[in-house]
Amino acid sequence: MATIIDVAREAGVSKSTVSRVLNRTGPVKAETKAAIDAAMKKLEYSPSYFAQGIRTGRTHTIAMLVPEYSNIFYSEMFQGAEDVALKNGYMVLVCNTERSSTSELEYTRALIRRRVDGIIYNTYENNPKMVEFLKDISRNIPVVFMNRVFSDPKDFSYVCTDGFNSTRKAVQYLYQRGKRKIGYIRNVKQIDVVNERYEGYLMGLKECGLPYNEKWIHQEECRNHTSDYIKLGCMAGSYFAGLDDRPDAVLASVDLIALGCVKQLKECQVQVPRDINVVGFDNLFLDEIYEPALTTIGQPIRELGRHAAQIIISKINGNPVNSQVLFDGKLILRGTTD
Amino acid sequence: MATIIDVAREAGVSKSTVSRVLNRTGPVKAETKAAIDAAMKKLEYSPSYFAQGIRTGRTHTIAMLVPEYSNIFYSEMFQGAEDVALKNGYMVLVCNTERSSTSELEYTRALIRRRVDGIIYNTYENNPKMVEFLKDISRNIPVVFMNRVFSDPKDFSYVCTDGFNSTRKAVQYLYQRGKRKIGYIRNVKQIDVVNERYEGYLMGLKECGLPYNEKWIHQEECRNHTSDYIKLGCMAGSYFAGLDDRPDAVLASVDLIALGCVKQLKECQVQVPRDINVVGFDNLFLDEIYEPALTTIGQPIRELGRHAAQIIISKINGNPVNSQVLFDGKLILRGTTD
DNA sequence: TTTCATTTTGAGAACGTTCCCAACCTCTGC
DNA sequence: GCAGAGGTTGGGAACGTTCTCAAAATGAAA
Repeated sequence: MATIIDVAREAGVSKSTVSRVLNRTGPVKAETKAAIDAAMKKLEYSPSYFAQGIRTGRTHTIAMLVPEYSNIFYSEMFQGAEDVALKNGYMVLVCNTERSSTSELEYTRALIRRRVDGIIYNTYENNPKMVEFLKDISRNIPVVFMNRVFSDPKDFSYVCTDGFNSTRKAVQYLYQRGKRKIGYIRNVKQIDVVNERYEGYLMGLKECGLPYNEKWIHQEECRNHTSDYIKLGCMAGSYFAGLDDRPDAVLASVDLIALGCVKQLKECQVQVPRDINVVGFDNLFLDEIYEPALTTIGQPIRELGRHAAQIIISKINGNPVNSQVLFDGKLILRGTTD
Repeated sequence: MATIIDVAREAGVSKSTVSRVLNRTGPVKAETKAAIDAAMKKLEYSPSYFAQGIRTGRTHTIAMLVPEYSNIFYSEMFQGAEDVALKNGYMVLVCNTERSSTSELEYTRALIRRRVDGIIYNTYENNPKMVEFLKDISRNIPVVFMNRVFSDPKDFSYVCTDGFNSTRKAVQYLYQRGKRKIGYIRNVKQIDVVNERYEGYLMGLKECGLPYNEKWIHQEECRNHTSDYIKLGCMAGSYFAGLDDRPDAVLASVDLIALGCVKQLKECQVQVPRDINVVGFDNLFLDEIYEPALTTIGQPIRELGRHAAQIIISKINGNPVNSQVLFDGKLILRGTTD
């Protein structure tokens, strides 16, 4: 593999001059530049990533930690981020943190060792120790969080969908459509962003003057995996199907849960939407191909990814302020509501 | 960030000795090692990826080119590859090639510049020029292909599912179950591995003494995207539903097509499996949650990824022989066949 | 022609490692 | 006590860049 010295020799100049045309730093006579360009082409020269990195400290690589690859939610988000990243000359390295409880820390260390330029966290661990650790990290390298809010926003940059208000509004919509027995299904892991949706549900009930009824709420612990979400939805479906006094509408904290629920309700001969309306949250492409297609509160998933990348690139370029972006969720009406 | 020299100073030794304990190369007295370990810990030392790379030429990074992230097929494959890679101290960089027709080449160049240790190609471009390019690449850096076969196998390493024989057998199964009018749906892009499945279908017909009937075959161009596959399936569903003389069973070259087809058949009041049996190919996790669950020819997706990673790591470690691995597809009976 | 400013170029240090080679210790056996 | 062997350590070159600084070339003005 040709080095900058080979190119310099080929063009009959010094490596400094080659470096100058490479980085457009400092003036170079037109004909010299031409000779160097020719030499680079001839030798198929491409500068060593290492050698550049060791000098500049830049890798032009952004890492993105996600809890699960095969969750289409993250792959869509990733695409948004990558789109912006590539346009700015960065590559995105995805890392799956769900392998073990400590993998978030392990990955972070590995990424720092690789000197990535920035890290996008799509993770939910929120015990005080972890938050302290993250705060520490974000003092040293550019960091953006997704789908996560913090009690002290000024310390962090994040990008998120407003789960509270969009769920609140969805409840109001169902109320307007005549539903009076509105239930909820949720995974009760300590994920702030998902809890906020639940809070929005409660607020929605309150605003509509509807009573809180424990029977219509199905909640359970759930790992952050596609199949586990679906299973949780199925269990909720069975549960609701077996009730004497069923809810007439149910919101789920996540689309996959809603899909599992619909599947199970159908299997138990409970008609959707005739007997129960179901509303999800996320707007995965899956929702559309399901039978019936799922009504959901849509997150601008790709946009979330794009924004995260934008923020992190701006941070890499030296912008010191943390920014917090909150997107509106949009109710998308499909076949599971009437 | 602490360097090896800081550690050496802290421990009162030379950088050579630190390097020795770092890489377990050469003997070091136990107490010296202890002092160095302590110093490394104290200074939170982590060796610079660049500096190591510039000396050793190794990045401990494997790249994987996929045509589409959000296709769960690839994310599952990726997980298999990453699993093996991580265990061997490698990270996997995914790259989406579907952005433009030339992105495969562009990415390859970018990856070479990054000095990745190896590339896993999940791509289908098979014009002679591209094949020549790939052959050239694979002479210079370790390369493995997935879901792709070559006419001259000795030049390449690849990992693939045997689409020909598994489809053949699926046809035989349908025949045994009494089906006599077996159709096929396919995307007709020049993808060898998908064409092989079709060839297997034809061979299956022949072996069962069934006639080839053009009417029962729906084929169309299709981009390599989840939603396009589904759309193609839907169109096929409409087509078959509208036929006077319908097939009694249909195989699809890809699960997503099969799913779209089932969806559309149901919408046209054609019952699955009562009126038409449907068989897919891949075994995505989606198949199971669909209503009815999809019968399919299962690829060992994760295993494919694992094997690809294994092969490439062995190549990185100096193994010069190309290996070709062909997995059997397994017919998985679910709700769309009776 | 000389002087001075400006443009263009090159020499060489630095980045943080690895690795070769030589030097230094510490034994053992005589 | 000494030679020699073997274990242990350090010095310094090398990897391929970037970047500072100074030198050389050019050109304009006096």
